[in-house]
Amino acid sequence: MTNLKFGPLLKRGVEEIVVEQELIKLLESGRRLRLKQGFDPSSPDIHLGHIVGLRKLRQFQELGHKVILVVGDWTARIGDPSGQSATRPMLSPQEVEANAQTYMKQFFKVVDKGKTELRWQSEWYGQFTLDEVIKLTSKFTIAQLLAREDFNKRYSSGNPISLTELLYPLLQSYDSVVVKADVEFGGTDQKFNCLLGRELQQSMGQPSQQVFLVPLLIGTDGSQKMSKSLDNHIGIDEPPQEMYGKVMSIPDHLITDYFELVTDVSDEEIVAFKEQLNTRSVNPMNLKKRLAYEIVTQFHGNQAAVKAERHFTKVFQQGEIPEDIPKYTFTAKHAQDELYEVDIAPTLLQKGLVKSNSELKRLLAQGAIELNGKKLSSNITVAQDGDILRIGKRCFVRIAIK
RNA sequence: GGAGGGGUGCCGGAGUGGUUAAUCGGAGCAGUCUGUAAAACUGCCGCCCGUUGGGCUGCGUAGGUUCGAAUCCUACCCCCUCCA
Repeated sequence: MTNLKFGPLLKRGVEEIVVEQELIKLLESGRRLRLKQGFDPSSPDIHLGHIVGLRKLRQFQELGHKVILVVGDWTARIGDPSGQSATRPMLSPQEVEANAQTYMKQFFKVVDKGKTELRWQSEWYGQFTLDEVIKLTSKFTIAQLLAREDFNKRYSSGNPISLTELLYPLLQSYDSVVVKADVEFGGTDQKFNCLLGRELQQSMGQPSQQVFLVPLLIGTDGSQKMSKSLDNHIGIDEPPQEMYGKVMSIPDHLITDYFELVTDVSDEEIVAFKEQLNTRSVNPMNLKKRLAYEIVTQFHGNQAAVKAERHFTKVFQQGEIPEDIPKYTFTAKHAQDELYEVDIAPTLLQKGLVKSNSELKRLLAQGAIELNGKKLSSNITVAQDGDILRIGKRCFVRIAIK
């Protein structure tokens, strides 16, 4: 039974709360809660998938609670073992520092910096002695760790698990002890680690933290969780047009999830959207345009969103030429009046618009290259200053003859 | 210390002497279509050139056998599992 007062806070965009009643008690106590959120500065970019949790943090902050951001400069070295077992290269302290800065810049686009306490793991792990490592490891058993699904899978299917990976959940748990977390936030894939934190806190004489798990956002491919390594992500630092376009490319069935998890659009409206989609009384594209607009506005402001929308309509719906086109210089071979014979290959290669000569040939063969709207069949062509070259569906170049 | 398994293109994963630039799936790209950069369908997907063709590089590394090797041999490097 959810307390009415905290209904939306504890319901929308929430997968699971352990233990919900305990959390409600904490909220009702009027105490300023310490909300722990950890991140590994191994890959610094925040995408929409992360936003789900960050928005929750923000909501808690608005009720006066405090976020403790734990920079996992030590766990980053191990790499979160969830998912693949690829061993990551060790990061240098400089890289970690740079990544952390990039991350935080993005983090504070959503979370209120003034109500956040920043902690680095190195504050405590920097001085950690073997003695303490032994004490920490003695609190856990192998069986306990093998209870974690991905460890279990890997173990029983004969795949390797390194000792350091096993250590990962322990470090994360101990963070909770150090920062005296009341609540730990994470995606559902963090459940095990967070629960372990509860046990460690208890065995070290602290009240157990509550665990607040948000759903994993499905990526633009429509099937797997959003993640940078799967390349199905929408980064919050991406330029407005890119962001808008990527949102438009999500499969239709994700539309309402996205509204629910990463926008402020009201529940009532979302219910209406669902109804409209079910009865096919709305073109999904229009809902997606609204979604894209909401999302771009959140990170780039209203103006940029309007502009991105216009760009989309113009270029992709009406097949017109966009407003801002980069100008590149092409070298002419022969000139006759205002017409020049030009080989477009060198410039395109040099600017990286085309990966290789072979690729250019392929694109030409596939009719993917247009000059002023006319398909080209050869990289040698006749052009004029100011002509527009289109490569594929997204890339436009204005020609400057030299 | 012992026994065994394995390293293939962006990823996964076939292939155990020639017809293999390497089956297949995913990702990516392009085209068609469309109400969208959705879906669907088709094609492309190492590099280079004189492109219905030709050349080069390529299956952990280095050699070797052979007319011919990802496939066989030798050495080396790396990874994993099991027993102790």
